[in-house]
This record gives sequence, C-alpha cells and structure tokens, in this order.
Amino acid sequence: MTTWTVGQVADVFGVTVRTLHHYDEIGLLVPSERSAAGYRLYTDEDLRRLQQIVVYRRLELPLDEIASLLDGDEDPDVHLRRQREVVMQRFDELTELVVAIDRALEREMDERPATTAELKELFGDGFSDDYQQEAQERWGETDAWKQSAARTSRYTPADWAEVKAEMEAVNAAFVAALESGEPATGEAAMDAAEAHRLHIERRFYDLSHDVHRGLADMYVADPRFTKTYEDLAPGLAAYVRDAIHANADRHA
Amino acid sequence: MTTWTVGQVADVFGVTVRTLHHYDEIGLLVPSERSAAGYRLYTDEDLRRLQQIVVYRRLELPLDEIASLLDGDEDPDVHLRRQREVVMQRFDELTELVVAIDRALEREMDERPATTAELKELFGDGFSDDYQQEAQERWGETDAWKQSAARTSRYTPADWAEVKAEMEAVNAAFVAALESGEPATGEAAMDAAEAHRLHIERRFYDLSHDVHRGLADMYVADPRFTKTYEDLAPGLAAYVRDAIHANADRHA
DNA sequence: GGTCGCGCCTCACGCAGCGTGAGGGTCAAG
DNA sequence: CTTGACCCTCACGCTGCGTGAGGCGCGACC
Repeated sequence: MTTWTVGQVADVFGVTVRTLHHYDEIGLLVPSERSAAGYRLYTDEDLRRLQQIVVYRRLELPLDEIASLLDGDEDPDVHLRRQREVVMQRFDELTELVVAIDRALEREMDERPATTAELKELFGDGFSDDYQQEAQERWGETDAWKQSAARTSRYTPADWAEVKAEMEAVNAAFVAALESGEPATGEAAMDAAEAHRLHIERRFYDLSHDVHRGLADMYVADPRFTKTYEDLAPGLAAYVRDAIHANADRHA
Repeated sequence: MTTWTVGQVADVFGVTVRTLHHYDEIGLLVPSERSAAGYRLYTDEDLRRLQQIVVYRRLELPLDEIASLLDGDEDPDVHLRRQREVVMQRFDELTELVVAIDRALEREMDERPATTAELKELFGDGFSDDYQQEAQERWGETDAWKQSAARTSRYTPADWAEVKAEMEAVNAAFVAALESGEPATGEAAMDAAEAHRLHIERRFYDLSHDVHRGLADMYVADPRFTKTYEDLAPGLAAYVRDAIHANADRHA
C-alpha cells in the first residue's frame, strides 16, 4: 500500500477530511490518484506537498499564496523572510495587547481611555473632532502622528488632565516672559520653549529642534493655533514662535 | 452639536463606516438617535460604548462576546483574564513560528521535516500510519503525546535516522544482555533499561520510572510491540519488561 | 450472501466580520 | 439651483473551512 485515503492522511497530518476536500476543490492539493470508486488516493509526493502546506499554514499564509509559493517559480526564501516580518509585527501587536489588557485589568475600566467628548470637556472647543479629523488628514501618514496616536489612545481622562496642566504651565511661562517685557530671545522665553518641546516629546511624539521650528511657524500661520495663543495674550503667538526659534538656535 | 454622524465617528475612532453599520445591524452599537432623514446620530454615551468596543476588538474578542460583556452582568475581569491567557498562548505559538521559520530559512527546505513515507522507509512497516493513528487515538489527549508530537513534527529525516540508531543501540544492549545469560535484574539489563528511558525522554516526552513501568507492561501486552522485540530475539519482550521494572526498583 | 458499521463520495448551506459596489436621498456651499 | 461630499438601504463576495444530508464502497462477521 503506497497510497493513502483522506482519513489516513487527515489523521497523520492533523487536519480534517473536509480540509483535504477543500484543498482538492481549490486545486491546492489534488490527489494524484483516484480509486475505481472515486476515493481520493494520496501518493508520497502528495504527502510531501501537504507537509509543505501544513507548515506554511502554521505561518498563517493564505492558501492562494501557499499555492503560488509551491507552484510558482518564486524564491521561497523571499516569502519566508516576508512572513517572518509579518509574524514579528504580530508579535509587537500582541505585546501591546498584553500591556493594554494589564492596564485594563489594573484600572478595571474605571480609568479608561478618554472619549472625544471628554477631551472636549477638558480642552474646550479647541479640541474639536473636526480639528482632529483635519490633523489626521494632514499628518496621518507621518510617523509623528502615528506615534502620537498610539500613545494618546491609551491616555485616561486623568492622563489628559495632567497633559492639560503641563500645557497650561508652559503657556503661563510664555505669558510671564512676554509680560515681563523680556524679548523672545531671552533666557526665560527660550526655557519656556524648551519646556514646550519636552512636553510634546514626553506626551506625544519625538520632536527635534528643527521640527520644533516648523511647528512654531505653524502656530503663526494657522489661525486656529494663533487664536489659542492670542486669546491668552496679544502677540503671544509670534512671541512663542520667536522663542522657539531662539531656543533652537541655542541648541544648534 | 452634541451628536456625531457615522463619518465623523469613523474617522475619530479609526473604524470604517461599514463597520458602524455592521455594529448597528447586529445590535452591538445602535446609535441612540436618528435624524429626520434617517442619518445615524451617535451621542456621547454611544461613543463611550464604541470606545469600549474598539478596545475589546483590539483584544480580538468576537463581537458577540463583546456584546455580552458590555450588556451582561458578567464580570469584565474574568473575560479580561481569560483573554490575557489566550493572547499569551498566541504569543507562544508565534514564538514557535518564528523558530520554525528560522529553521526553514536555515535549511531552505532541504532538510525538511520527514514525511510518513520517509519514516516508513526508515523504520519499516512497524511504523505504519495505522499504528500512528491508533496511537493518537489512545494517547492523543495526553500531555506526553502532545509533547512528543510537538517535538517530532520538527524532526528532519536526518534526526529520525539518529533516533533510529539510538533505538537500535538500546535494543542491541538488551539483546546482548539476554544472550549473555544475565538475568533481567542484572546490571547490564538495567542499564539498558535506563538508556531506553533516557532515549525516549530525550527524543519524545518526559518519562518517569513509574510511567516507564506502564510502557514496559504494554510491550508484553500489545502484540505489535511484542512482535518487534520477539523478532529481535525470542523472549526479549518479557526480558525488556522485567529489566525496566528492575531498573525502576533500583531508582525508587 | 446478507447486513452491519465505518469510511468514502458529492452537494450545499452556514459562519464571522466586514469590503465593496449599486442605486438613490440629503445637506451646506457657491 | 446645481454641485459634491455625505448619508441611506439592500445585497452579494470573501476566507477557510464546519456541518449535516443523502448515498455508495468495502471488509467483517454471521
């Protein structure tokens, strides 16, 4: 007996008969022989192919990719390496997941991530969803945005409250420097600028001094940012921009 | 504006509109309001629920479980802990996967895991798939079987050849002891028994001396095992059994 | 040679969790 | 009053099989 029936093959390889039927249907593994009665008969070669299929399935490759891998002229090496990357990525995701679950367990949903509504309560209408939407459109593809989104998605209302307090402290420092009559290139203003940069870096995303410059320019160029600062003190937007540039110069 | 439309909600929460429709269809998240034109309008409370859903989805919980979790009286803690275990298990699987991929890359499918056909070539008909089948039925649920299956599934033909050589060496030791006229309780026989146990432990599964006794009894009770030994030398099956028991006594 | 029981066959529908049109209203802006 | 971006409701498609239903094939035992 040098051929095997579905049941035998299924048992040995730990798959179901239906799975073998399916592989036959889609042409992934068509048994080389059939008995007079129409029984599928698998040869050694078929088994070798199935062996490969089973291995690739454990790698969670879709069946059509397995097919092209086994039939095609493509280098299995390439596929394997790609698959390795995919698995490693899943790995990272799972790591995050475990962390998320642990956090969820710790706080038992009491201090859960904040909703947009709560963010609005905290930050006022400056934090509108329309704005978030636009921000995503403008920055959605950048690493900074992704990093920021990844972090803030896990912030609780309490975290956000802290963030807000930090932001207000930085702004207050700017206002104080401005109202003391110190120029934007002065120590206090530059220190506030550096504090601003560190705040963002700590809470949202990596921020080099150069990128910080770009942000500063936007504070003046984009009326919504400008308004936030101008509401605090007239001329603050430009003052902040200049302070940030001066601070960047200082750290150049 | 204290309610949101599908598109707004979708953007902010990073899901698609279709997903929201789906959640509505299956009753997982039915928006509290509808506009005159039939637009779905999501309230703050709806968003809070969606927030929970999104979190649980990241945990890969099926939607119906999420529903019972959010609606039911069940303790979310229990679900979370269970989910954590599931994720950790996936973790282990992925670890194995990466190892498997690396091995596959190393040997580039050349020294791939052996097929049943190859095993038969190596071990003769004693290693029939029928037998494997039965073994799985008898032992399939035991840890030992699983452990063995997990290990052997990655054995290459070369590995199996080594296994076979080891087995033959052990058997030869038994035969030599038997033919030298030494009793089964003698040193040489007991040493062979211990070598037998260590061989299985190294290649297949953990094997205590007590479990080893059970195996020994089966060698006499099950005609196929008996045959394997009797073919080597008459009376060997019983001799092996006795030697194993003696060895187990020695290590008690 | 009947018939038991297991294994094989071919349909064919079902499942999750949406994706992806089709075909048609709605709403703010110009 | 039109345009264009949204919204609506069907409704079929996709993966990778699970799960019967209804019906032959085959070795064993009577």
